[in-house]
Amino acid sequence: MARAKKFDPEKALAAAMNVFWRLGYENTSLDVLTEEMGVARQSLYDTFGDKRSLYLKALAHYRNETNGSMRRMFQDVPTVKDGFARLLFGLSRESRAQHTRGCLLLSANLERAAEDAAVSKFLRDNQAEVEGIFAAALRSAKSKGELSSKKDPEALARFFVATIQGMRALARLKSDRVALEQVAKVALAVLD
Amino acid sequence: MARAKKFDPEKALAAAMNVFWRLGYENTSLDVLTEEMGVARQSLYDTFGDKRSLYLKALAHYRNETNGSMRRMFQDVPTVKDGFARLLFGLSRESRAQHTRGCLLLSANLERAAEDAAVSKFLRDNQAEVEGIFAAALRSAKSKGELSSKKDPEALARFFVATIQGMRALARLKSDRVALEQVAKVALAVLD
DNA sequence: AGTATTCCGGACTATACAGTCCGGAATACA
DNA sequence: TGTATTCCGGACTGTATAGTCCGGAATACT
Repeated sequence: MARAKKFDPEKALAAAMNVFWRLGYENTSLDVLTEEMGVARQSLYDTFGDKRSLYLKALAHYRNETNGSMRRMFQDVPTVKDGFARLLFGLSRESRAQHTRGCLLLSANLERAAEDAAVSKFLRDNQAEVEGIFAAALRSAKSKGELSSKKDPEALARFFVATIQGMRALARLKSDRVALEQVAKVALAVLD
Repeated sequence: MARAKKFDPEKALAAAMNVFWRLGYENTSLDVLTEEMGVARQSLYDTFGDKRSLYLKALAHYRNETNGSMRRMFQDVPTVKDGFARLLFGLSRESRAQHTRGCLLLSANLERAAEDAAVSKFLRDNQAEVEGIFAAALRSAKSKGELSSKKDPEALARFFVATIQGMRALARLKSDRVALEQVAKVALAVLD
C-alpha cells in the first residue's frame, strides 16, 4: 500500500495561513510556501490544489480559529461591554509586528475580493457570521437589562465590525497604542 | 526648439490616479496606464518616472483633492455634526462601483505600506493631516459650545478616521446602504 | 528652410513566478 | 520480500510584465 504522508496537513495549513497573513496573497510565492510549510511543491499541489485553493483553505482556517475564540470569549465575560472592551483593548495592545500583519480577512477584502467571486462570497458570509456573534451577545445583554432597551443590537453589531476594521487599518499604518486606546474608549461609549 | 508635449500632464495624472484607484497597484499594468492616460510608454517614463513614482504622484493628487474638499466642506456646514453626517451618509449613498473602488489610500495602506517605506510615510503624514482637519473642526465646535466641554477633540478625530475606514471596508464587500447608514447613525451619536 | 527636441509605436530584454513533469528514494502493507 | 503509492528535489515550460531601446514622424523656434 501507500507510503503515509510525512507532513501533518493541519500544521502545514496553519503554516500556509501564517505566510499569507504576513505577506498577502500576491507577495506569497510558492517557493516561500513550500519552505515554511515544510512540504515539497508536488505534495502541496496533491494535497491542497493550486495556490488559490490553498489560500481559500487558509482563510477558512483563520475564520474557524478567530470566530471560535470570539464566541468563547463572549461566554466567559461578565458583561457584553467587557467583551467588546477585551476585543478593542486587546487589539490596541498587540505588538508592532501583529499590527503590521493586521487581519487576514481585511487584507483579503482589499486585495482580492474585487476580482475573485469565491473570496468575496466567503468574506460576506464571514461578516454575517461575525455580526451574528456580536448581535447575539448584544441581544442577550439587552434581555438582561444590561443594555438599554432603546439600543438596536444589529446596528451596534455592524458598528463594531466596522470599528474593528477601522482600528486594524490605523494599527497597520502606525502601531500607536495610546491612539488606538483613545478610539476604543470612544467606541465603547456607544454602549452606555 | 522642442516640440510641445501633446498631452496635459495634469489630466494624464488624474487618469493614472483613476486607474490605480480602480485596479490597485499590482493589478495595474503599464499597458492599461498608457491606454487610459493617452500617453505613449516612453513619454510616460520621461514625464513621471517609473511606475512607483507615478503611483506616489497619483496618491498625492488624490490627497490634495479629497483633503481640500473636506476642509471646504467643514467651513460650509452649520455644525460639526452636520459635517461628519455629510461625510458618513455621503459615503453610505455612493454607488456600488464607488463602494467597490473604495478609498485609494486605504488600499495603498493594505497593499503597499508594509513593503514601501515612502508610501508608508506618505500615508502616515496624510492620516495626521486628516486628523488635524477633524480635530480643528471639533475644537472650533467645542469653543462655540456646540460640543460638550468634556469631549476630547483629538480622540474623536481619530475615532472618525477609524470609522470612515471601517465603513469603507464594509462598503467594498457589500454595497448595502441601509447597513452603512446604521453604522453612521451609531457613530454620529458619539458627538451628543 | 533648417534644426533640435519631443512624440509615438513597437520591438526587445530581463525577471519573476505558477504550474507541470520526471526520476529516484522511502515506506506501509500483502 | 515484493509492490504500489507517496515523498522529495529539481528541472522545465509558459506567461505576464516592468523597463529599455530604436527609428521615423511631427512641430516649435531661429
